[in-house]
Amino acid sequence: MLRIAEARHLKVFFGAIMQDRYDPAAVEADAQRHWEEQRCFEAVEDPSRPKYYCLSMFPYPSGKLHMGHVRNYTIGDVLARFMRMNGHNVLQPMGWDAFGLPAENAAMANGVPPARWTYDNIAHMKRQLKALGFALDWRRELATCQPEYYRWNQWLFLRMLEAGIAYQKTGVVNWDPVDQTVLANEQVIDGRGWRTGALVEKREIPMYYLRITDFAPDLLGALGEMPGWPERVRAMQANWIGRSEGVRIGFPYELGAERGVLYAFTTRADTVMGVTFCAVAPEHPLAQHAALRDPKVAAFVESCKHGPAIEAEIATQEKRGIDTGLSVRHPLSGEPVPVWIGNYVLMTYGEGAVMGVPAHDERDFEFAKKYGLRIRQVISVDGRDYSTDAWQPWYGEHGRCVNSGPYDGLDFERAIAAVAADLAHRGLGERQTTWRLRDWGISRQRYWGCPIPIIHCAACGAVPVPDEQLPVLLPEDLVPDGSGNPLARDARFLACTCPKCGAAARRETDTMDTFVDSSWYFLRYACSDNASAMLDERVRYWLPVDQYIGGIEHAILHLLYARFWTRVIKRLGGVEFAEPFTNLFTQGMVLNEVFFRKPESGRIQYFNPAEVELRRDASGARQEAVLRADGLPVESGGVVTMSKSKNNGVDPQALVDEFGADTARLFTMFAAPPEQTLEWSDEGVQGAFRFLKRLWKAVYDHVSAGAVAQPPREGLGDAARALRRQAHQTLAKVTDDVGRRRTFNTAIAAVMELMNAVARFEPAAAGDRAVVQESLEIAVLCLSPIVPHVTHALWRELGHERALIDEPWPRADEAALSQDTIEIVVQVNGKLRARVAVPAGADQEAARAAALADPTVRKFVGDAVIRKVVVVPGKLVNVVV
RNA sequence: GCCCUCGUGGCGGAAUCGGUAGACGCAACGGACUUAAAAUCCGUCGGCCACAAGCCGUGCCGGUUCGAGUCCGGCCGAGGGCACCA
Repeated sequence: MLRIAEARHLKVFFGAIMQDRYDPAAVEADAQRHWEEQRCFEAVEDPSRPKYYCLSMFPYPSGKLHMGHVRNYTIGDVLARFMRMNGHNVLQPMGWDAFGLPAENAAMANGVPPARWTYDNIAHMKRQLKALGFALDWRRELATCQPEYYRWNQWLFLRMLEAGIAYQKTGVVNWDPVDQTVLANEQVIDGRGWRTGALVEKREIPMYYLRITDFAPDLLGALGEMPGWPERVRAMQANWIGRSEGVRIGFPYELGAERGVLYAFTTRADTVMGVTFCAVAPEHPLAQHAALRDPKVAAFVESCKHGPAIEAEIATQEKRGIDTGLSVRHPLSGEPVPVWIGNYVLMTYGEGAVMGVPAHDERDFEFAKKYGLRIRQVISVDGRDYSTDAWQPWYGEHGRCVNSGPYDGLDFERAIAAVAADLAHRGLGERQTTWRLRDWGISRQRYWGCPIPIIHCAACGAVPVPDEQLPVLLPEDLVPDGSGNPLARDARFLACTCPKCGAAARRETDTMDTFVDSSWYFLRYACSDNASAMLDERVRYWLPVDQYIGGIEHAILHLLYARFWTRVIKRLGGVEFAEPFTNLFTQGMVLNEVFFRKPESGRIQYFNPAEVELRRDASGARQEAVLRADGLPVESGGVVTMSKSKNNGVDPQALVDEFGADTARLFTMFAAPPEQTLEWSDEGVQGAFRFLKRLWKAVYDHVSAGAVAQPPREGLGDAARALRRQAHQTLAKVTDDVGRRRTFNTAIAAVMELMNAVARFEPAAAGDRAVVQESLEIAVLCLSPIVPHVTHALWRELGHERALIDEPWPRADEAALSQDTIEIVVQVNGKLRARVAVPAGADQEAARAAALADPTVRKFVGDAVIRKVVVVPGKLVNVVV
């Protein structure tokens, strides 16, 4: 302990006396320099220590960090630092989801190649991440637009082709006829191209698909064994995969000399005797066949191509149909059944055809009423009366079969079993499980993405690029102009020779969906420096990811694709596990209030909340909001997600510049539990900053009074013992809140309470200052994962030579937690009436006696007979009269 | 339409396994310091009541329990996901 005193003396000697003012800029630069010089966050494989792979979803390099990033990465950083202090070998990497459409849009706007824009953004955002002090291993940084990364997309794609997991078929895209280009769904606005305003067409082109549907049963089944994932996310994925059990039913037909069977999937095979028509999708072969015979049918099929592109609009568009004039035979009754084309029938689900049972399906009912088709009741429920006048909800319920010949009287389950058996006997159907999930089309007619490694040869067709020719390099100097994919006009890129026959050939210009890039990057962090293999043995050490943190908006696509790719790699022998993320944490979004004015004519004008002043009444309630510039009122549009369009964003950089990274980190962790939405509050930021200033001052005041040599000893006074107890209670609570509950807000609140107690405590006796020293050390250690810079500085000031980053997480001292007497509350008939002090070890009888002796309790009990006394040891007594 | 969350002071939120409702912070109000402002410090802060005592109070109605913000049933409201899925 003398060493501490000496060290302090030396510091004084060299003039490095503690600043009385908290200066975040200096403190943060110093701490970051230390971590950098000591290479604190470079993770090295070490089988002797438990590993902890802590991963936050990597950002798209859009230009600068937004508040959502700050929140996401702070949560990850708190966990990484906490686990590190708890003895884990922590890996926390970072990279860039660097391909994608925004780069092409920026390129068009500025005339700069997407590569240049992307790399500039990465450089800027990397500086911002460093300024926030995240404990990242930057040696493992990767960007998905680098050939060193995307070559393995191409390599694995070729393996998938070999394994039959990747395949080619025609797919429907949104086609802009003016720009001669394919549009992403979000580029189609009200059925028109976003740039040209031209009516968008649906066009069929050859595309590559990944057979994710092969993995659907496993992707769904495994959800039941993922306790580390939020229930909500698992429910959303299950919903998306959409398993549906039913029966495939065949309707035989003859078209001239050709005999065929029209198959339809149904979950209501019990209603099969109520079929009065069949409806097929406009793209169905039978519809195509009918269109050749009848120009009116052809016109109808053509009109369906111009339907809306957005799924929500498809769902609400009017049901339309046309009779093909063809008919099929009912597989069980043999009756003829007319075939219609319906714009509500999806080619991509089931068989692209439905059996029409108007009596018991609401859509079929509506369709039949519109086109005058027969409605035949075949299900009865509780003997209720059926009428074809209007649809009633019970028509769709399960019941017993009627008017169904051999099936009459059967309930839902039995009827389906009987129908399936009869169909199987005739070779016209069987039980079938259908999935909502479709195969993943990965072809994008875009420039800024990973080239699909295929060569088109006039003689040999589509030929895979040989492994030794990988990567297929994407030229980085092209500037798209909106009229199609610039790769398709780039002779250097296009020209190649066929690997099979050696003839001149043409390179595939489609690129991969950017979701491919993000489906395996978490594996690559383990070995991002390996130039000769996609993965190596280090993956075995680090993976799977112990904790994944990201936004709920990725609950379905990204997380499902990542689970799928991991399974593919497992099947191909690359990894041994199927689930990439053991624990998933979905953080809430960052919200802010929206302020606007709506002129009588013209567009709504949005004002940033920083330009708006809130006026309050004497009780503190909001009166009105006015614009600072002119003092006139503005309207509030409520509290919503921060966005550019609503002008309600807060720039993290401005926050860091004014208050420092620690204040930004503290506020985002304190304002709300991390899973819930976080409402922005400038006053709240001030409050966080104020707390750090108070923390600094508390340490300053303590240190200025001289060094404390000895640890807290026996013989402390009541007040000192109480403070010491609270310090250790706080430590225990923070350990649980951060380590188990992940409620950083309550952990911070507990430390605030401790600091309030320290401020109230007046050291008097000899050992008192040692208790203050210990309390401050506990506060600093507890806060260090959240505000690592200021605590780094304060730890030094408290006399420690070893840097805070290397300190182990402390354990609460059981002796400090013990107390002689405890307070228990006393209820009479469940209502709080008194508090009494009892010895800590008091038994139930003693607690009961103490409660009944209390004068207030006696007053409330009065002359009544005590019927029962409930005693909760150490907590509460309830007297029931 | 189906599925999933969530409703607690003026505000963000706390109450972890059914046991003290409102921790912590913000705002507001009163005071100290200051020529003044900022910063800082002290105090008040769910409602009724002059105070105390007491009563009421966690969206609404009911239930279970000695005891319900917490569990169960029904309703109302907000948010999110899926959505012509046969």
